[in-house]
Amino acid sequence: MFEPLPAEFSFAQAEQQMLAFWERHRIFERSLEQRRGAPRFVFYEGPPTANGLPHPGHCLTRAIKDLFPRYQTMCGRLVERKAGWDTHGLPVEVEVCKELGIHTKEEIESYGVEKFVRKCIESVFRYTREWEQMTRRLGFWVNLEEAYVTFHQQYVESVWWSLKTLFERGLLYQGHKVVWWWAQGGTALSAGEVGEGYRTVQDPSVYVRFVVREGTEARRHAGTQGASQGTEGTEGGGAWPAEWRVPAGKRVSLLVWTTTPWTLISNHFAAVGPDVDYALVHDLATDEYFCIAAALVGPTAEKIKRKLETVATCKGAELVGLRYEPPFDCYARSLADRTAPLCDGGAASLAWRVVPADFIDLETGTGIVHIAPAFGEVDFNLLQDERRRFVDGPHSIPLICSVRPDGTMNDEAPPAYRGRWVKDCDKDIIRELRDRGLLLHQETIEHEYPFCPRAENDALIQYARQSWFVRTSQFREAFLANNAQIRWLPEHIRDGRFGDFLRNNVDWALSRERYWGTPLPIWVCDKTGKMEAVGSLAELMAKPGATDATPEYPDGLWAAKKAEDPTLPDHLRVHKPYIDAWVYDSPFAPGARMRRVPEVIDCWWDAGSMPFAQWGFPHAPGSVETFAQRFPADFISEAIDQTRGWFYGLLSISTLLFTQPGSPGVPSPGEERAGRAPAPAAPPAQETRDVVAAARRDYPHPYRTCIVLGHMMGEDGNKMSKRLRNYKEPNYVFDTYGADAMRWYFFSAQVPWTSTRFVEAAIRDAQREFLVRLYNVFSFFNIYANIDGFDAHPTHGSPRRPPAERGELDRWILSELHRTTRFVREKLDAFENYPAAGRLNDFVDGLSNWYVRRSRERFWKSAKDQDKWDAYHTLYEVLGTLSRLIAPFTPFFAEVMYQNLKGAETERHEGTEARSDEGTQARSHEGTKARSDARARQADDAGSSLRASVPPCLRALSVHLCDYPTADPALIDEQLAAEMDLVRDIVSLGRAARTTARLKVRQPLARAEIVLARAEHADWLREHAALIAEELNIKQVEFTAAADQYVTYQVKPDFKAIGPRFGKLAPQVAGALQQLDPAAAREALASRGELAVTVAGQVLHLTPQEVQVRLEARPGWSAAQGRGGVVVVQTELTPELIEEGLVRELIHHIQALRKEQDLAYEARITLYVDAPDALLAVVRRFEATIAQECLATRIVCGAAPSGPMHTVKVEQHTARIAIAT
RNA sequence: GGGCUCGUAGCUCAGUUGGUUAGAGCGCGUCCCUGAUAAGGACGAGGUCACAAGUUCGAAUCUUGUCGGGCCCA
Repeated sequence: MFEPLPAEFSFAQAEQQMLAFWERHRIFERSLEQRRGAPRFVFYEGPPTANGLPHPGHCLTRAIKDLFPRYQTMCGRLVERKAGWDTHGLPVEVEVCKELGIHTKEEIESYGVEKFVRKCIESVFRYTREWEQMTRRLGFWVNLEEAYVTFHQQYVESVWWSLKTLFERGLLYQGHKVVWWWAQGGTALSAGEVGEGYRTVQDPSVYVRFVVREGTEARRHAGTQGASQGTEGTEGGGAWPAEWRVPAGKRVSLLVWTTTPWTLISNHFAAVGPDVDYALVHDLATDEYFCIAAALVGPTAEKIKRKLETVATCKGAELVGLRYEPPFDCYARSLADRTAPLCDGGAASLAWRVVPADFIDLETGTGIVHIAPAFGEVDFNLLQDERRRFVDGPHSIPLICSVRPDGTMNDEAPPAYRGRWVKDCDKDIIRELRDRGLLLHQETIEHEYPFCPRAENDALIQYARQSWFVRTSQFREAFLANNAQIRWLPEHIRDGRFGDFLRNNVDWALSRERYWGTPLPIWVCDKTGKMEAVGSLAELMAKPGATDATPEYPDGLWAAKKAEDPTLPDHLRVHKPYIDAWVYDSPFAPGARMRRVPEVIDCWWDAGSMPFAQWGFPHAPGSVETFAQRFPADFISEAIDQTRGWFYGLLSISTLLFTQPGSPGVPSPGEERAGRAPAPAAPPAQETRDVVAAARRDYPHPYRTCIVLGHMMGEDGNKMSKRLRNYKEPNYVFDTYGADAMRWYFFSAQVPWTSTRFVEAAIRDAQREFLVRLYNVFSFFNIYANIDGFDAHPTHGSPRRPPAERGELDRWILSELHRTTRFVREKLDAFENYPAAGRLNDFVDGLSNWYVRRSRERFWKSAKDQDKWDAYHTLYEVLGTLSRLIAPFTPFFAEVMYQNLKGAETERHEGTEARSDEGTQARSHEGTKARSDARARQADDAGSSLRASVPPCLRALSVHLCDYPTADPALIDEQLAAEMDLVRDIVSLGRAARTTARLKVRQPLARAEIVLARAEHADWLREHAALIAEELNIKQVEFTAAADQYVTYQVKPDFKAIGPRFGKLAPQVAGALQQLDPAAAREALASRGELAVTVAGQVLHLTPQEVQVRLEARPGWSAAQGRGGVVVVQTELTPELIEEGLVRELIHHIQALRKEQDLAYEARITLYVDAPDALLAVVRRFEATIAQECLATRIVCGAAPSGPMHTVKVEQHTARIAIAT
């Protein structure tokens, strides 16, 4: 007995019951325990930040993250799933600031960093409950109890270990980074914030002369003598192009354009495009000479309203090295004429010369770009490029910067500007330039410029800040080598977006001048400035003279604070401001103390450290082994925006830390240090070296497969936005359709990497198409199996035959089941959920619309014969296997089916469970399994092939403790599959033909002719004429060879076969084929197995595979054509056929009435029919048929004694009918 | 502004190494079925595969450019 399904089944409600069931029986935990000792499938959870409500996009990520671990678990692997939370970072601080109504760092400091970081902790866990609830409700099985948290002490110390390791290898260094800087607030702004603050403003637009140095004068003539050997190979001596001749004594200027005159004080270089054409022009009005891009001569002349005559041109490359006078001389004393040795020999001056650049814009300006590295990212990068050319590398050229962090000019600037806000200096600078004859032209332009989104009048400036970097660029090749081994889905990520990012890798700017983050564990000697890294709190506290005592708290800051407020989370010990109090004796200078640098680190470093930090590696006991067993991950998945976030973080950090030295692309220790890093106090401790050595491996990329998800858009195609209310909340979907519906929609509706709209209707459709249809089949089985007392147990009165002995339809659906299983396994092994889901959907369609429909009579008939039991066993086996097949996709409904199909078995098992304690569960479980097996063996005396097809294991407590089904090749019959497809095709064509003739299926027809395109399956089809006849309600089905009266033929080449064979001749072959008599050609192919055509005087023989014969119905016949052939129906109706039609019509009305009156399926009725004599005569003639079809015990012609009569139309007749029980 | 990516039916999306009738579901229309019923089914209409050029015997598919959307970066 199977538990009857409720009259009104609710997926959402059933899911709640399954959730409770899983939790009561700890199914997730058991699914892990059961695989203890099995090979691992490693999954890494990318930590979400829980400071916002989860939306459908998060559901998609979590659904995908659930699917494959569930599948792999069922395939016998141990898939631990540790949850995690990302808790640090600027977004959290911004949230808190919003809440507190503050913005600047000063405001945070005056609010109190202690209070602030506690607010951050609260904020970051504000929506944890909602996230956990969503996670649970969606059926994402993940270990939330033991989630890693990035701000926890253990995690932070792991991250510290990584940084210490890199610091000691010289891979962590200080440098500059140009940021969008809010000077008044003293902070950098994130890209997102900057994007918010763009406004249209008026700015000065000035054309300025950079006068080419007099020293180059000599060159003008030297050039003609060939060679620019000049100053002994010193670049910047002024290599004037040979062809450029300027009269002696005439000044030549590089013409530059800028909208930020205040940056001219800090000018360092002038940049040209090496491949760009430049012109030497003569200003006839003033008799001056300028150099500008050739393409901009015209526009510039127009702009400055002068006549410019081109004297000569050259490529920008020829200008490189040319020196000019700085527009302001405040740095001239320190830099003028200073040169330094280059890596490839020779020397070059440190400033004010022409350098090559690849970003020259020929739309605006002059094609020569003023470079001020402190105030522009591209400018700064260019400085970096220049620095690299020198022997001294990063330290070869100083950064020119005349601006203080507060946005005012510093004391290096000319006195007139000192202490003034930079933008306020523009006017005076322009005036000075004009006075000095350096200004060629001035105007104002309107353009977009960013302002601080929270202080509207504060313009942002680009500003170079001191920052800590990780030397990732040295590992570029190793990154690429590792990347090449990752299976990316979609594939193009590898060489596209991600590979591209790696190829252009720049050093990771690690530090943040903020409060809520992992503190950078670097301590600096207050005398010598020497530094060292610290790997854990214990290590710090063990340092000589270590203390966190402050003047205010002489006994230690932390202890005092903790005493003041015992609820202070202990994890905060390793955070600001508490960690900042720690000082210790400097190993570098007697009497000196070590103090921590103020920065925290980029929170992406936290997230990217999770492979080891989630285990507290290497400090936590056992963490070294734990980590080693769980690295790399077999599978991760996040959305596309994580390419440069988490995906990169994982890859780069583990490559830096764990790549074997000597692997491709990995710098040797010597090379690592070559970049001149701050010297560590001592070589790395032995312990640290051992740990790294233990963790190092050949396979340091941290994930083998990565599914990159597309973004989920709102219903209107825009980004999902709470404000726009353009999407449905996850909880609404869960309550209305259920989690399975949402999951199935994600898995089946599109490949996961397309960005797609989240439309409610699409979820409803996905549910209808798959879950509801499957439910109907399941319900059908449930109802009739109970009516017939079907017992799946082979010895309990429903005799079971091995599949091979069952009927064709049973063998067909079992074959489909196993073909589907094979396909789904293949696809899931390759992480391709979309085709797998599509195939399952097709299978359920075939099950419902062919197997069950074609089998209904077998379930309904009263005789309990073997045929009936075959049908039950088949459907039972199919549903049981299906419940396991769909378990990773729709875990809830899979469990509903599984538990129901288990029937009484469930209760027995649960009874055992309830009595046994935890320790004995596994054994009792085994015991049950053994008993089942024994019973199965006993019953299946037919042998092993039969045993293999014993219905899905019903021995497990939950479907999620089962093994994933395996395909049994013995049950797969490819030919039968092809033939059944053909039959379904032909039936479909027959229906089309009927529709054309406007003959509904209820009306029986005398005859149909079927003309097949190919003879292959003809014999088999003939045997199934009865089936086709029944489906089409046609008395007789004939297969016709001589079908010329119905069809015409067409022979066409199969280009896929013919193209490669004939190449350019292919069209001619096609033409020749068209010339042939189609009927004769078809005949030739059929009888001789080949067809000769003459092309270009050559006789070619085509095989049947190279020729397609198409059939086309002749006009005038009610026929339909398809790939398989043509179906022609005879439209003529005889009186007998019409009568039969009437009967079926009448039966249809009676059945509708039964349903309307809610009669039980098996209720017998008395039928009253009041109708015209003609119709009554028919009723009498077919009384037996009607009685049988409608379960009528009596048919009375006339009105019912009581109750209303229902008027119905039966073709042209009007009848009144009533039924009574 | 740069890189990557997408643009296929009214809508949401597939489209396997280029192969000549471009598919599915929904929606729409016509109809069927009703002893699976928050149903189900059949058939049909609907597409210059964003646009343009090129490569090829052959292009939704490859190349280039243009336009539009998205993401990341600037």
